[in-house]
Amino acid sequence: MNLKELARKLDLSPTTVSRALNGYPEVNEATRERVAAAAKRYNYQPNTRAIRLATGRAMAVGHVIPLTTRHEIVNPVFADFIAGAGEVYSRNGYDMLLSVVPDDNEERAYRELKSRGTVDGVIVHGPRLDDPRIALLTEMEVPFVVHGRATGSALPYSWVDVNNRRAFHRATEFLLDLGHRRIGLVNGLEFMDFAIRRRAGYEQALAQRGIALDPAIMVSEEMTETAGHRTVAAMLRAPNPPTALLVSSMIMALGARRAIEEKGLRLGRDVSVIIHDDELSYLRNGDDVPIFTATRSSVREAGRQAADMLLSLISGRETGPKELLLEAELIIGQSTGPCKG
Amino acid sequence: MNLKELARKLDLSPTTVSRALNGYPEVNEATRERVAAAAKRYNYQPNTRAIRLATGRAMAVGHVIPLTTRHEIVNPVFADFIAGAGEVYSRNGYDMLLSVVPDDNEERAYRELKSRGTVDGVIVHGPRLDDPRIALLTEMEVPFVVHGRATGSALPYSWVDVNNRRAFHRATEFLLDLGHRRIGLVNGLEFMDFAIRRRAGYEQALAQRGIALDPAIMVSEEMTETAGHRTVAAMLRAPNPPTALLVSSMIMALGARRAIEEKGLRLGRDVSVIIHDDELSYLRNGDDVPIFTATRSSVREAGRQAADMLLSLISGRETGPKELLLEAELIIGQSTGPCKG
DNA sequence: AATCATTTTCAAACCGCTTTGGGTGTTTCA
DNA sequence: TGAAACACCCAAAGCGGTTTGAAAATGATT
Repeated sequence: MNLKELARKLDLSPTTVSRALNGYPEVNEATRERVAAAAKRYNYQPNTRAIRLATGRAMAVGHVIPLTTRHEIVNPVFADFIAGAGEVYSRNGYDMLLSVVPDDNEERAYRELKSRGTVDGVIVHGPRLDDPRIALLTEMEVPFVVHGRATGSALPYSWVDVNNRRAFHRATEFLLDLGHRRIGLVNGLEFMDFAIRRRAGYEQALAQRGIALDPAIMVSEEMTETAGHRTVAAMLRAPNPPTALLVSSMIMALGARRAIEEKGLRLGRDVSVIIHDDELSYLRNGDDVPIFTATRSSVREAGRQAADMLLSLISGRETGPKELLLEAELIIGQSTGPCKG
Repeated sequence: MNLKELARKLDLSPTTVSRALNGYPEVNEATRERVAAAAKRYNYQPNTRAIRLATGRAMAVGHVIPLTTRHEIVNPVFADFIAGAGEVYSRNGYDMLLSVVPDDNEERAYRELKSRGTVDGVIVHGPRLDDPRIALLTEMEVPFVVHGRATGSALPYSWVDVNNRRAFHRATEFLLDLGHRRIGLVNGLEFMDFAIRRRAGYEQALAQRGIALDPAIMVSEEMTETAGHRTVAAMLRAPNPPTALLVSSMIMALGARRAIEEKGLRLGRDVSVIIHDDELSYLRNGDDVPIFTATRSSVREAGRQAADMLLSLISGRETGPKELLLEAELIIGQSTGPCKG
């Protein structure tokens, strides 16, 4: 059933039917209802392809997933972010388009998205230090929202991010208040923006209490279980091991915990650990009581917010770069305790 | 730059230009080259929206991600599958459309996809026992490929799956050959098809050696770290604990390992563990040497294969239901050893 | 009742491509 | 040499909607 057929059945012109369904004012309320009823009865669904061509809007937003060619890693956070964003899109009649693109090829991917008109806007994932995509998209005049921020970018742009600096600042203070003085940092690779900010928060908190940094207990690694295990095991083996750790992700923390327990130490008693918890659906921090003390911030919620922001940018209702800084909660779990000694 | 403009520049009709670019025979080779050159020079990109309307093809495939309303879990395997499928799509000029849909609402989502013509085909994720989506899509005449299989479905359909039964059969035999007689199964929830098959393989292998099943060491749970830990801890606490375990996922296995080590036992010596390894990019089974002995099968590769299959179904080149059963490798790691005792 | 404003509806153009059904100039062949 | 076959190209009609500009119907005003 298409518009013309529906119009014929109603003895109306396609024009009127179209207007009736799209809520234009210049149509009699009575006929509007008649049209709506018929549309429902015949289960009329307007053809998206035609709408797109006619209106020039794509009614779709793109997510370009960078595939780091070096590591071939898909960010584990990604699936949940998408789930959040997807809710918003489908509520607003938008489609979500995914392109998985090797990161040596991103510019072309973005340009094509624009010039073929497949999307109205883009979400930028995994911003890196001084990310070139921001300049690119700005120049192309594609509405976009960054999930995270890109330290060092000169241009203004829209973003949704967790306050990583403050989260780790607070977490560090929490450990300091428990009496810990030797606090290790197990961070992600620092070409990722969030890792830089987390370190900044950590360093600032230590500095404020006059504690010197010790590179021996600060690592920056891929965020895998093995890396977490390896680095923490090394720290614990070394002289003057940390009594507490800040760990950048749940997965790394599983490795960290393993290293701790292997050493015959007990989590929360001998070594305190605070993690950052993105609330990934398949990696919950405990079923009801949190296991790890954590700075918690739902990445799914971030997805929702970013999608919302992008849609409002696309609609033109709101203009100019918008920014949203989500605060992480500090959740007290069983992995932290006072420093003994 | 659109087709008409390009045609004008070349002093040709849009017809000829279109044909030249799309490789139709009725155009002089010389002019074809002239057109190609001009297209490149002016960076002409045909408008996707127009192509879609004109051809009636969507040049897009849909992935409907079920969001289990009960658990709100996004399958962790999903991101890597998408990465694999995405490669194939972009190589073939197809877009990948994602809709995240609460699983109480799936039918409507599929119907809309069809009637609005946004996609040419669909990949079905997370098939369940006797999954109703298979009948639905067959009836709607939408080309589709299932990732996995749906035990109990009467209709024929196309699928790509790992030979879960054989993988677990072989893994069980491997443990039996090492002398283990008390082998536990830590499985996913059995509304998921793969869990059913894995159990079947396990049971068959035991039966062939005349070993009776013991429900006390067979669990079926959500595939989380905590569940892995909880269930294995319980097994080890109970009288007559298993000397070996089959664990359905890497994440569960991390929990299982924790339970083992907590108990003061050593992985691979006191308790042998074989896992199923989907080769998730962010959860590698060891960096170079595998940590766990595993039945390994790349879910990213499955994504590539499923996408390939779907595209060939869509093109009509091949017809009828196609099936692809991928065999899992048995990778020997450090988590298995002979049964002592 | 005639005029004007307002509401309601419609025909036709348009979005940018593909595709059908010719046309024109060249070859081929009887 | 004329007819048939072929190679190459084009005008125009879709695809299924939206949107513009104008007409028809209705209502208000004088």
